[in-house]
Amino acid sequence: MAKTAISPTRSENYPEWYQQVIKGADLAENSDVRGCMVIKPWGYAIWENIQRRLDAMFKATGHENAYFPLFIPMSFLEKEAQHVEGFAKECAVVTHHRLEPDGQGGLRPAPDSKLEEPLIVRPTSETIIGATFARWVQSYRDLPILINQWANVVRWELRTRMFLRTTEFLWQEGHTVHASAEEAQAETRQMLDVYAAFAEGAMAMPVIKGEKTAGERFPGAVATYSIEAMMQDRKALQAGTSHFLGQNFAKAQEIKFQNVAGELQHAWTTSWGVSTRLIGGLIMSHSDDDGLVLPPKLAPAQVVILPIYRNNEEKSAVLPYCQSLKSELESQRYDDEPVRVRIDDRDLRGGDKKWQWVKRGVPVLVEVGPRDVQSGGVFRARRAIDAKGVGVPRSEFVATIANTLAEMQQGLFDRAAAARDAATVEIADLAKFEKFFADDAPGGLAYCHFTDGPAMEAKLKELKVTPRCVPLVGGESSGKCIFSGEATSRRAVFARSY
RNA sequence: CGGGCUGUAGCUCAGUUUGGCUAGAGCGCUGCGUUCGGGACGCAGAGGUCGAAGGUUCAAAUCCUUUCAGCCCGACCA
Repeated sequence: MAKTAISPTRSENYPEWYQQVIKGADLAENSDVRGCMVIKPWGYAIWENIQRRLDAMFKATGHENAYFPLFIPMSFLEKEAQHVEGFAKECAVVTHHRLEPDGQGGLRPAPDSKLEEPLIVRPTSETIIGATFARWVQSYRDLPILINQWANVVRWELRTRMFLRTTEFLWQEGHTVHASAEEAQAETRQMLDVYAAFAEGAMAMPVIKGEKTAGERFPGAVATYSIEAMMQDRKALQAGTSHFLGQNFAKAQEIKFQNVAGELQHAWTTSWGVSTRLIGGLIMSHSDDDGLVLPPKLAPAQVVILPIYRNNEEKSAVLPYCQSLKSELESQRYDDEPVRVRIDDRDLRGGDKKWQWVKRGVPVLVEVGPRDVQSGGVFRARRAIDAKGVGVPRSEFVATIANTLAEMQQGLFDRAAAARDAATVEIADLAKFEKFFADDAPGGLAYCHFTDGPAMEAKLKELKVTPRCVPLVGGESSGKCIFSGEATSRRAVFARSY
């Protein structure tokens, strides 16, 4: 059996494999603070690429960036009843503003520095941004307001997993205000489309766009939409959400404007977000038993060149060859940008170095030794395609690099889509549903007719399955609820999920 | 918040039951050397108030008490 770079393998122990991929790729590590991680340079570079592309998409759809406070007065959260219920249980609370010696060599919050009103660390910013918007909006001429913020948020989760659910995480949250329900709904759907386009185009991660059922809705929202992806263990991952908030928050926070007729009315708001969880999705969509596999569009380095030499004489021949190769590659463009190239000239053993880059998921690895310099070639390996590599003429390699990256990007998407389709079924009766989600079954995505209700909830809880969404395409169709037998016109995707 | 478990080198852990030499191993790290289109090897070396406090004892990583921290299962989870 071939040696794998990651142990255990996916089939041996999937959750542990996931942890080891992160470790092997040097993406992140656990910190001294429970539930919070340190995102290391390679992991953060991926996040920066995600940010850069999404930010451009937000700007292209008319949004502007702004920044709101980390702290939110506790009373703000109380204003929207469902919102309170959804978030109160996982909030970090700031109660003091000064420390003093505790008399035993340590520190304690100074009793006389207690805050009049506690501040919570934002779990999401609807309330404080809404309060701000209330001051910004007076007339229909002030609308729409289209704002995004890149920020960190804190949700005091009991159970955390790197990137997928951490106590503190990085995200963007868009918040918009509109003069009509139709416009706000259109905004909600537009941003869902942006997320789907990003997930499929940049991450090579196929997603299903759909609406959340009542039980899965964002607290305080009228409608929540999400993109749902399927991971290699056949569990679903909610990768992004977009909420139509109706007038719920506008009423709670007095966001009012005068319309054309001169009447005072409440505005319509939306919010939408994606987080560092996307990186978890990226890992579990493409990576293999040799570690991370990155789609070229998000890879911090698309090509890594490994010079091979044994002495100064060889070094003086090989290094300039590598440097000029790097320049030539950088003059090539892929995805509207120069190809991203690194030379790894660290003083490490060659094999060790190569495997580090394999585990980090770099799409194309190039080894250049004296023989290549002599022959005018390079030795090229493509991640997850031909790991061992093959010798190719340098000029051909350079001329085709953009095409190679494009093919790899598409190949990852196709592979993930095929895996998802192979794990997707249509189920019309409960017995088959139970069998599909039995503990010893592989599981997957099941499309079923349903009606929201106690019959469904009880069965789903027992099977640890949730309705992921009612797909925008194929969600409307008449049939019988597999849980209650009632006639229904709605169909959802069911799965176990992260 | 219930049930179980663990704290010993940077990391993973052995040693604790039955107290007793200078507290160990593997990996990693540093140096030298051999290898090398490759995840290799040899030699030498650095690195520990054994989670913390108190107690029992001639003697404590080991026994007792207290305490702190973390992990797993459950509950919970926009």
